[in-house]
Amino acid sequence: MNDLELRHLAAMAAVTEEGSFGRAAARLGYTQSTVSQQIAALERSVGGPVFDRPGGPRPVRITPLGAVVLEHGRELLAKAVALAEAVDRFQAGDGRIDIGTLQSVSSVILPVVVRRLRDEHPGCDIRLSEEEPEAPQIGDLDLLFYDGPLGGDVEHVKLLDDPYLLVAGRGTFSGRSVPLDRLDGAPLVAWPATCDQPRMEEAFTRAGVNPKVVFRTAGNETLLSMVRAGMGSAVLPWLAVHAAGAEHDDRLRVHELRPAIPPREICLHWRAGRTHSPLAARAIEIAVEAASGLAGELALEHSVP
Amino acid sequence: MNDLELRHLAAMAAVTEEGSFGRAAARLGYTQSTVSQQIAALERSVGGPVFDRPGGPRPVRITPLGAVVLEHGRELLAKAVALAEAVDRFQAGDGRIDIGTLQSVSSVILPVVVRRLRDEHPGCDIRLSEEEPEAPQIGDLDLLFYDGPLGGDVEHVKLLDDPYLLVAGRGTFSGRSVPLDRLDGAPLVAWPATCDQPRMEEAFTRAGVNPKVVFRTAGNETLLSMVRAGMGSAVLPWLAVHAAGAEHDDRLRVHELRPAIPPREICLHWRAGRTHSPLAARAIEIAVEAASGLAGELALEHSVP
DNA sequence: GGGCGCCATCGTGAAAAGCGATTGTTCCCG
DNA sequence: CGGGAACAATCGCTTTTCACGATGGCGCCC
Repeated sequence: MNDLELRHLAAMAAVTEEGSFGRAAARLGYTQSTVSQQIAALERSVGGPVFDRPGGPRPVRITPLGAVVLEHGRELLAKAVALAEAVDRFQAGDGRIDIGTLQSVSSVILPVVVRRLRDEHPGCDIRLSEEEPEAPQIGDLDLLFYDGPLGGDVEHVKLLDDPYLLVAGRGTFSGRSVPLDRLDGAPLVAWPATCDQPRMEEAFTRAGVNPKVVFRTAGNETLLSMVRAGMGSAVLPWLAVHAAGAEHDDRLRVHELRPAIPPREICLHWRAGRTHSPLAARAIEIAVEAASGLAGELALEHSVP
Repeated sequence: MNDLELRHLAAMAAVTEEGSFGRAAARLGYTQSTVSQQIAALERSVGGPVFDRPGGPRPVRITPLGAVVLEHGRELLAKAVALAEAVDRFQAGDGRIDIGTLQSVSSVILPVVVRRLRDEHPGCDIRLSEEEPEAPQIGDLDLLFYDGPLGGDVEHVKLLDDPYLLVAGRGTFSGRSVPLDRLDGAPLVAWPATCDQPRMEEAFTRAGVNPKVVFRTAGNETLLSMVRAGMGSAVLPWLAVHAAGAEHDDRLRVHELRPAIPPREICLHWRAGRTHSPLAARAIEIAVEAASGLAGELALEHSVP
């Protein structure tokens, strides 16, 4: 009794509307005999006739049983087209995407991704969430921006090598680049020891350089204000420097370090083996594009004397 | 893209719940390979994978596309079982039935039908409507009680021959039966000229008997009150006499007419060639039974001296 | 690394879907 | 009143689909 076929219900609806098996068949692209058999199959599965066939040119009429079937059948068909439409919308890029980020990561890339995603898919539902820096997790996120390796079963693309730069008060250091060991014992303001920060500081240690961290905060503006105030210098990734516009601040000077500290790697992560939604796939493309644009900008900026 | 099959959606739901193609197959009574092909067909029709298959013993997981499909798919499946349940209820006799009647017709039979129908099918929805006596029409009614032939494409069963009796004030006539011609010129109170009434009066005329109709009303109680008040006699069908309990009224006397006037025929009508709902079919059965019981009662009543 | 669990694929037989032709009804018009 | 028109049911027939069992490939875990 549950061998109900949407096709049969569609045929039934067409017959009801056309008043004739033949016209319904024409509308559906079937032959009359096919529709006849479809209705017969439907009648078998509901256990009784759904149409009265008066014979001759008079239109067929629905039976009481048919009315019951049709009433529910129409809803079923409506739900079926709703499903099809939802799938189409999804394939066209609408839908929901959950993106995770961390403070100070991708403050430049993520806005570009969001902007372009919203432009391309006005109906899409973008949710951003900021993860705890101590224990960044993919969880149910579709994508997660992060600047280091991530536990769990995760795949990623590297978006950008984000080199560390020295930001100091004007006049603190001279020259475009500063020898690394000039920072030994020097006062530094820095981020808390999350994300890439511990790895970066280990790089200092490995190089035998031990700066004196006199203040830690996650707030970039606070950090730069402290630098301006002479509290110390800061070693920040280019992305953070760039985002804060520190290069164009008269009271600050941005130096390279020599030798350079291994850059942090901005990566975009997702759970391994998961099929992406079109939206997520596009988001990755955009992020990669945007990052490569930034990489070009970065190269240009630091090759010109 | 619209070659969507409920079976495939059911398979998908089962796979989601079981986390495995094989277990889903076991639950549905299919083999694993069948479920695999069903999911493959579904994926073909929605244009993308609905499950990520991690391989090995890890459970399959739904993709974003799959989530969209499943969300709508579950609704579809729910609607499908709702349809099946509605059909079952209908076949069991629930549902709606529209019965038409006319004042003074079936005041005895119809209550029996309603009572027994409600007893047998507590969930059924019985609608009664009283038609205009001048132009009784089947319209959208399932069944129509009427005491004469009906225009349109209609079938019927005769429920009862309802003989006309003379109801007179006690002492007006003597004897069990009264010769018809005693009514020539006699004062009569009568129903309006609707339903069977014109045919009945023609029977008088054909017999050369011309009573004087001094009052017409459709109200049986009013009619009998007038008889009691001496306004005249009444020629009423047995059913009406019986329903009013006139036989047990001391101030009235019920006579037969000799020769008898052709009885009115109480019929139950329905549109020709229409399949009945189980409820309507049962209603007809009950009406026929009830009428045959009444016919027995009638015969008994009038054979005893 | 071998066994185990899992899904995909292949080949096969059975079921059905769909088609064209034909038959059987009913109505309508001449 | 009889022939034609309109319509649905039915009959073979072909093609597609369905479901199955067997096999193969892949990823875990002992």
